Amino acid sequence: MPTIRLPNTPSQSIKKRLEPVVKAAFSRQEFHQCNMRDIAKKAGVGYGTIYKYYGSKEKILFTFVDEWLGELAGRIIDHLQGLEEIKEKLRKAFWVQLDYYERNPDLGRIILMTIPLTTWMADQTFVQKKMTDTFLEVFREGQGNDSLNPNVPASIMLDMMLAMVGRAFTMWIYRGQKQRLSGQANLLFNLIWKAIST
Amino acid sequence: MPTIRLPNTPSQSIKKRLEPVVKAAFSRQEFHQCNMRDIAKKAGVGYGTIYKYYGSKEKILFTFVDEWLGELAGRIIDHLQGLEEIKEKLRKAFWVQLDYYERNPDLGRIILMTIPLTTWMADQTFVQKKMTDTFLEVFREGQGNDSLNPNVPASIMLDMMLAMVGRAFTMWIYRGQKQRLSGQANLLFNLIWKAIST
Amino acid sequence: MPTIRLPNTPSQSIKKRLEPVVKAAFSRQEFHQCNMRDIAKKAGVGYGTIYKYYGSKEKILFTFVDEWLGELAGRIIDHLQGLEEIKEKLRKAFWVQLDYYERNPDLGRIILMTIPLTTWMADQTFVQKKMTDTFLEVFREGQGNDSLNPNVPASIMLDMMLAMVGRAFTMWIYRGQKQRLSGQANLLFNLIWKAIST
Amino acid sequence: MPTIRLPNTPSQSIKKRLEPVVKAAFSRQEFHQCNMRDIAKKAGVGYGTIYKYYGSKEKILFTFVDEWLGELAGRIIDHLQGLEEIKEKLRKAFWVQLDYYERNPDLGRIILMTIPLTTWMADQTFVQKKMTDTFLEVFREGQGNDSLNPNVPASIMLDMMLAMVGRAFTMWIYRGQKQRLSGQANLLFNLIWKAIST
DNA sequence: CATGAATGAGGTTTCATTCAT
DNA sequence: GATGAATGAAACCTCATTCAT
Repeated sequence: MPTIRLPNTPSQSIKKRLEPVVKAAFSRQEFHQCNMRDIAKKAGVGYGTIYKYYGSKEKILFTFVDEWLGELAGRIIDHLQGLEEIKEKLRKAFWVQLDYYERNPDLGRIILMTIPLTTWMADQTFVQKKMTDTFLEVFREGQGNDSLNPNVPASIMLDMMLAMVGRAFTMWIYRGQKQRLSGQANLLFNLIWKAIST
Repeated sequence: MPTIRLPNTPSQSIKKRLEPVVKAAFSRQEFHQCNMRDIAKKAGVGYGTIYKYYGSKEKILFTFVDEWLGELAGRIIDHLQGLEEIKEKLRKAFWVQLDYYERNPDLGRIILMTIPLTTWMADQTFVQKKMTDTFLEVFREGQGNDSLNPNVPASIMLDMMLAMVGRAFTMWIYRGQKQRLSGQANLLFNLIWKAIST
Repeated sequence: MPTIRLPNTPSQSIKKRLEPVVKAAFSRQEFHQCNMRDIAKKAGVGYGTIYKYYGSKEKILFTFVDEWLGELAGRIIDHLQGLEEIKEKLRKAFWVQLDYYERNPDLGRIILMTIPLTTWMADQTFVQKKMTDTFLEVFREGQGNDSLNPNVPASIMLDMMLAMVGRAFTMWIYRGQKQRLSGQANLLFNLIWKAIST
Repeated sequence: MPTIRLPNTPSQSIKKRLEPVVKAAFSRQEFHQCNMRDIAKKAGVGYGTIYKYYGSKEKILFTFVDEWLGELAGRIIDHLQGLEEIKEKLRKAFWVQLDYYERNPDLGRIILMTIPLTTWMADQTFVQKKMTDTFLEVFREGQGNDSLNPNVPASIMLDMMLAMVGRAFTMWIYRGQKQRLSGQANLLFNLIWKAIST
């Protein structure tokens, strides 16, 4: 069964060649210091081809980021299966993120450190509906069964979780990745839990 | 009494003309969409003059960011005067930040949204010793008098505060600045306090 | 049959668009008053393209000068065909130069007046081997058959011819191009001939 | 008796400090590669002062060139004293020039090689009335007493002399100044004499 | 009067993006 | 469809020249 491809959608082959190059490039340098010439050359894809499918430097990055975050969301959903307790669900969700970024520091650098938020927020990929919805659902469930503070908007709980993931990763990088990032998961999560639980 | 000026340091007059233009430019657009010729022209400062004193586009931005953050740190320290309770000190410090960014959203955009962390972390101004030290001192004081959890490193408490400030501002912008940012100060601070207090 | 092009060599199309613009620009103004941005715009050639192929303002000028002088050399050689007498050969060669510059005063201005000798002598195109060799051969032939003074080095005869061409052109321009430059050919050549013949 | 100074005329002190610096600078490099900063700094004269008295980079050079050529003219006139024969007068005048440039190669480089003729010709200092008149007078004297060809305009005789001086100097530099420039005086002058004498 | 900080035009370089093949 | 040569905007850098002190 041949893969169905939307018009103006890159072939699997092109994506496969581009992804590692994009990941390496944007994780190592500033957004505006990564140049398309190197990316095109290293990926073995012509300029025109890239621009045809992605449209701009920004778009190529955001498109891959969207995929990577989709993968992370899937992983979180996967890990939540079979857990009953809200606290354990959230702890797991928090841990999965730290673990994912620890094992994919390139992605972490790109998503949490090199993308200028102003640009990204203007792009539709910023929303990350899948991940957002997953979290909000759990928060609301927790508020429904009285384990989470009903006076705190779920969106703020989400903000706190994501903010802590981002900050934890960033400082882990800044301080030289000496210890395991996921090793901080429990300490940090317990703080968050105290903040948002009843 | 003429102002003393270090060699290769811009005069007050130049700084004064440049500051509002730099602030406006970098808060409205992506870093690489701001162009130096326009900035020079709008500020009424010679092109060569800017490069003589600041050396690069990045440097001019970071130099001002450093000043702005220094001002914020000064403001925090100022507001802590006369407060006795750790909780009130931290609440005030948190509020001052939200209030400052609310009244200077341009600065907030630049500091928290347009400068990619990777670039900024490479710059020495990232450390912000004055602000960092102020906070750490309060945290340690709180741990000393048993009002703050002694098992949580002060650095992590700092991370949590700053992460929440950043996220709160970012989402405030994203959601259209409909309500007052400082209006969220108490709600958010109370969460943080629950997390870190004994 | 596609034209063969060396790597990093401009296409014929680019050269063709650039040549008249370069000729006009450098003949009308001082070297440092010609600006590359205007040249690129007037020629309809991208700014980056020029720098890719020519490397610098000096280089683009010298590259064309070299071609123009090559053309002049070719023309001289062409006109010598079929002439037997040394005197007639030299007279013709002298006349061809005055005639060429008279009909291409722009080239004359550039080659003989705007390029400072110091710069040009440092460039390899200064040698003009083709033209030099052509002349030296005729001089030596003349010395061999006793029509030219054997005690005068051929290089000095060459110097005299070229010096007179340059001076004649320069003063023709200075005095306002009132009469035909080639009209002076016989008068001037007869002087030279008296000087160098036996 | 204090020196009388015209308004907007540099003081002797300023001229004295500038002259050697200007000479060294313009003889070593291209006109547009000599920069005013170095000249001002090395001469110990402020920018403003230079511009007040000379007006532009071109003017400062041409002003000194005019003086130097005036000195050369004076020297020629001086050497002509007591000579009777036209041939000896011209031979001497030719020799004085080669000798002068040989002993002041910096001046030679500037006057004969680095000044772009186009600019210089637009400047009034180009005319060099004193030197021109001296030569023309001798040529006319020679034509009057039948030693010089009356059918050759004196201006053309002048052109030939000056052209040969220029070319001889230029090639002497180009070929590495191996032998004495004035050593060529007789050989070259004899050619010129053959050309213009009856 | 003299000075040098400031100005701004333009050379050079580096890309993101377009377009002819 | 795919390609990379060409484009042009803008950073960076170096002056000649002006002007406030």
